[in-house]
Amino acid sequence: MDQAKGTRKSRAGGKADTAKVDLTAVVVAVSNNEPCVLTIGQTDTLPSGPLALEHRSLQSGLRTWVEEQTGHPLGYIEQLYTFADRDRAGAELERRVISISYLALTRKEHATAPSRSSWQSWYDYFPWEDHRAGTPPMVSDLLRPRLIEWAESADDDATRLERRRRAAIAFGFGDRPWNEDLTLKRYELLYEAALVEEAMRGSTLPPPVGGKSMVSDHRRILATGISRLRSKIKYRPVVFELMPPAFTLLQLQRTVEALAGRLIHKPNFRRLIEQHQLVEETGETSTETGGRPAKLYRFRHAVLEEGEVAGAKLPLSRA
Amino acid sequence: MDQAKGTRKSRAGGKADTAKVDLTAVVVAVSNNEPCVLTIGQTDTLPSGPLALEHRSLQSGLRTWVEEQTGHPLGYIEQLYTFADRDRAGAELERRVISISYLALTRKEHATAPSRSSWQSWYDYFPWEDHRAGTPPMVSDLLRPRLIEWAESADDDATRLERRRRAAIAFGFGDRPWNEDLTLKRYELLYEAALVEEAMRGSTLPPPVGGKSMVSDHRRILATGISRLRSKIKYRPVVFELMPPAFTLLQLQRTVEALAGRLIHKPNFRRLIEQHQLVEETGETSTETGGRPAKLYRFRHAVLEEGEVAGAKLPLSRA
DNA sequence: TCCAATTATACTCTACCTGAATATAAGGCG
DNA sequence: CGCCTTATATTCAGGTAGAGTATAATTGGA
Repeated sequence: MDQAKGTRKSRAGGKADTAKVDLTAVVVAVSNNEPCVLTIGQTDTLPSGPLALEHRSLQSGLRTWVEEQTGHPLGYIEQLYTFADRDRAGAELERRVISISYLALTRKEHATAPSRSSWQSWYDYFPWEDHRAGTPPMVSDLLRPRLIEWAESADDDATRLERRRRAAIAFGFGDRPWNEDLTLKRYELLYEAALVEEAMRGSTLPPPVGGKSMVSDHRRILATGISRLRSKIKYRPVVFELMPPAFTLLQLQRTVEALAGRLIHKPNFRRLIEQHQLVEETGETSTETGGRPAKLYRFRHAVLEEGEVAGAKLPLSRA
Repeated sequence: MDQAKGTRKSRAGGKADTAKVDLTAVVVAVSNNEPCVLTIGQTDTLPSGPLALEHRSLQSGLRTWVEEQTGHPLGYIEQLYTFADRDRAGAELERRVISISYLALTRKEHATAPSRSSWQSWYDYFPWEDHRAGTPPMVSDLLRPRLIEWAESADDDATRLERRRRAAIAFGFGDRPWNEDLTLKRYELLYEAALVEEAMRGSTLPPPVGGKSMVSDHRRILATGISRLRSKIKYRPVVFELMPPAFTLLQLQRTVEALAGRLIHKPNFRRLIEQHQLVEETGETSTETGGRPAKLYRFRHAVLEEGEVAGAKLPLSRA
C-alpha cells in the first residue's frame, strides 16, 4: 500500500499511473430475425480505437471510431463496462490497457459508406444462446457432459457441488428454467471450465466446445452487451431502435425473440404492446406476410417523453 | 476523422492516447435509519486514488485505496460508471483523466482502524431526495419555483414545454408520482438549470438551491451510486450487506426506507420478505423496540446460491 | 393491578397483471 | 369454393401488489 501511495505522488512523471484507453463498441442490428453484431475485417474484431485528446467525450470518441471503421453512424448508445484485465496488456507493453465498452443499437440500412466491416450473427459466437427452437442439441449433448466432467474434476466435495449448482443455474439444467439474461454468466462459466478457446490460449488440452471466438476479450464484451440488452428490452422500449419506421406486430415480436433467444406467447405480447401504448397505427397494412394483411405500426416517440414512470416495458418478464 | 486516425498510429509515443485512471468509491452504510457515504478528510471527497501497475485488477486497486484511506475493508462492490469529462482534467494537465467509479456496501462497525475518514448522510448532499416524511418543503418552496423560472427563461416555446415536462417527470410535480430511482436524473437537471454549486463554479450568478456540494464531480458520482442502489434493492437482495447479522423485520424495513427515501406499507413488506424466504428466524427476540418483542432474523445466504432465477426481490415496485 | 400506548404479527379484500387457450376475421392460392 | 396462413379479439384462471383491518405481546404509568 505504501508502494501504491508512492506512485500516486509521482503522477506527473512515471508510466505507473498512466494507461492506454480503448473504446470498444458492440453494435447490434437485427435483420431476417437474426441478431447481428458489427465486426471489422475478417478477424472477428469489434470496432474499437484509442481515446484521444481531440475527442470531446467518451461517447463522441466511440462514435468517431465506429463511423470511421465501419461507415455506420451510431444512434442509441450506452456504456457497458470498463475492463482492465492485466492480460489485456501485451507482455511487451509497460502500460496498462483500459477498455471502455459501449452498446449501440442501429439498423443495417443506416450504413452510409461501404467499408471493410461486416455483420455476424450473435449465435455464431454463442450457439448455446439461441433457444428459439427449444434447447439446442449442443447444450444437452456437448456442454452439459463437459460441464459435469469439469465439476467432477474438482478436488473436494464442496467445490463439486458448487460447480454443479452453478452450471445448473446458468444453463437451466434439471427442472430449472433457462434464463436468457445470464449470457455473461454462462460465458464466464465456460471460460472458467476452460471450454472456450480464449481460456486455453497457449494450452494443448481438450478442444473447445463450440462457437467462434474473437480477438482478445471481445467475446466477453459481446456477452456483456447481449446480457445487458436482453435485460433492458424488458423494461425500456429500446427494441424500436432496431426496427424500421413502420412494422407489423409480428415483425416486432420476432425481433424481440431474436434478441431474447426465446419465443413469446403472441396474444400476450400484443396485449402488452397495446396496453402500454408503445405504438400507433400508420393506417397502412402489409400483405407480405402470407396470410391476412397485418396493420403497420410506428413507434410512439411520445412514450419516451412520458418518462420512465409509466410502464413502457416489454414482456419476457419471467420464464 | 483523419485526425483521429492519425493519433492512433502514433500510439507508442505521444501523450495523446494516454490517460490517468482514477478509481473512486461510493461506500455506503446505514445506521440509525440514515443512509451514509464514506468521505475522507473534511473536504466532502470520496475515497479515490490512481490505478497503478501493481494493482491486480480495478477492483483490487479500489479496495487497496479505500482501505488505506479509510480503514474500511470492502465486501460487496460493483462497478458504477466510467467518466471522462474534459473539464475533469485541470487546465494545466496535458493528459485526460478517466474516473472509474464503484459502489460498495458495508457497515460502519467493519472499520478496522481509526482514520481521517467520516460518514456523511446522503441527504446532506441531496436534501430533495428524502421523501420519508412526505415531499420535503424545500422541493415545493425552493426547487419547484426555481425550475419553473428556468423553464420559462428558455428562448422558444418548445424548449419551455420540454423543460417543464422534464422537471415534472423527474420531481413528480403535478399529479405525477415521485420515482425514487431518478436521483441521477434530478441532479443532472439541477446541474443543467445551474441550481447546484458545481454548475456555477466561476460564475457570480444566483445562489444554489441547497445541499452540500462535493469536490470535482463527486456529487454526480454519488448520485449515480444512489440511483443504482435504489434500483437494485428492488430485484436483488443487496440490503443485507448493510444489516447486522441479526435484525428484526422492522429494522430491515427501515433500512430499505432509508435507502429508498420513501416509506413502505408494513404488512406488504413482511409478506414479500417471507414469501421469497429471504430470511430465517434466529430463535431469539428483541425487546428493545418499545412494544411487543420482535423476532430476530438472519439473512438466508442460501438465496444467493439459488440463483437469480427465483424472486429474491424487495418491494418498492412502483409508486 | 390494570389500563393505555406501542409495536409485532396475522388475515382479508380487491384490482391488476400474466400465462395460456380459444375463437373469429381476412387475405392468397389451387 | 374451400383450404391454408396469418391477423386480431376474447376469455379464464392463478398470482401479485396495494391497501385496510384485527389480534397479540410487551412496557410504562395511573
